[in-house]
Amino acid sequence: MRRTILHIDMNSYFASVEQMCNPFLRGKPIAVGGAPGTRTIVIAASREAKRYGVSLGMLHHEALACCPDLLFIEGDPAKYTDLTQTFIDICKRYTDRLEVYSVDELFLDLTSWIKSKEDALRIARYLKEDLRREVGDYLTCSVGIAPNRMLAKLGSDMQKPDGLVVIDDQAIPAILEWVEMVDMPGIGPRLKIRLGDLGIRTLKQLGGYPLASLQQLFGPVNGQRLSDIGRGIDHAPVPYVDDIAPTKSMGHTYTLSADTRSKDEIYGHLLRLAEKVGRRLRRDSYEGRRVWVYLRWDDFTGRHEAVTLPRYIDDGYEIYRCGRQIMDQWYLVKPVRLVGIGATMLKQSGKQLTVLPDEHKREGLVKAQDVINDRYGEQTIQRARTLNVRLRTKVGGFKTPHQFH
DNA sequence: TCTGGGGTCCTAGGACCC
DNA sequence: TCTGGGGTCCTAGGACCC
Repeated sequence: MRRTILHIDMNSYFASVEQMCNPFLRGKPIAVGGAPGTRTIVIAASREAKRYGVSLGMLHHEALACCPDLLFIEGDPAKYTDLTQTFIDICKRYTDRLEVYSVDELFLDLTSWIKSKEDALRIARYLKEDLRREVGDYLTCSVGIAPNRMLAKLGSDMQKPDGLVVIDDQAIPAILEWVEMVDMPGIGPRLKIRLGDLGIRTLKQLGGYPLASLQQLFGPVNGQRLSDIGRGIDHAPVPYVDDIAPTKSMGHTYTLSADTRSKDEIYGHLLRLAEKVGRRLRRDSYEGRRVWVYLRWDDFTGRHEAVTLPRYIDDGYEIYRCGRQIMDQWYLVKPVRLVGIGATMLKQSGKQLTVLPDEHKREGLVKAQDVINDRYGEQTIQRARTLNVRLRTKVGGFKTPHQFH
């Protein structure tokens, strides 16, 4: 069955939102990044900044070298996720098969509603018009329409900003011939190098390569996946909107403002991060049975270790104790630049208050902490995938677009 | 004043059981 | 007593995504 998949990609999302909320920033080159004083990189650049060559992943000083007038804005995840929810709500009017792929990307399956390419274009234009009207014309999106997710995503990438690209059956052969590996989602820098060594540079060459060889080189699953990519094949469905995959792991990492050899300092961060993990576990009603810790040295190598517990936990201090037990064995061979801790082997807890008085007391304390920290606590970038379950963050001082008109 | 932070999936090897 | 095979689970590490 021929499908009609839409991919929606918000253009320069974080930067555009900042410009939309603050008219002073409009028309100016801005970069969104982490808090001042932290070692941070550019995580979003406005189109004005991109024109100067500012790009994602750049260091502060690199970005400034490209564009001396660049304005740095500290990111406000709550603001972005809140707005994303608006997009999701609008898109839900068009289909119940919708996946929130990230905070600024959505996949929609419109197969049931569409008979022709013209239908698809018409619906895409309605959708874009809805977004424009209800969110504001400062934010634009690029839309790709294709028979599968991979090609739809490719399509949305082909025209920016404010694009609308249909990749139909006639267009596919040309796409496979021209598109370079580097542009394909699923083929990262490492794979690109390995494929290049095999003389494979375009999708068409990849698709023409013997499947058996690809599987031998990259494993059965990855080999098949690569071969499919090369032929423009992608059978992955767009799930139903309410069909949310459960979270499999939760963790936090922190890059120190300066490298350290002090275990005390590391443990301080470890405790803070572990409490953060615990709060998120409880907030989303999860418990974990495995705790991992990670240190990254100054040379960017690192050490990782995990421990499996006899029971499930969701308490930050317990998580910290497990992590610390591991790290107590470690010798700090080099200065440390990053500390991380997290929980895996998660299950949904569906937790009830326990009867034992001591436990009860502990749980009450934990709950109070959650409330306080959710209100005043740190900015946790939520997985966009969980957005349609709940959006807890409230946006202070966020102006809706029509207030500017 | 080199390189953030949040995840997922696949692979390969070893342990263990039948 | 020796030998083999299959299946499953666990774990570390690598690659990728936004």
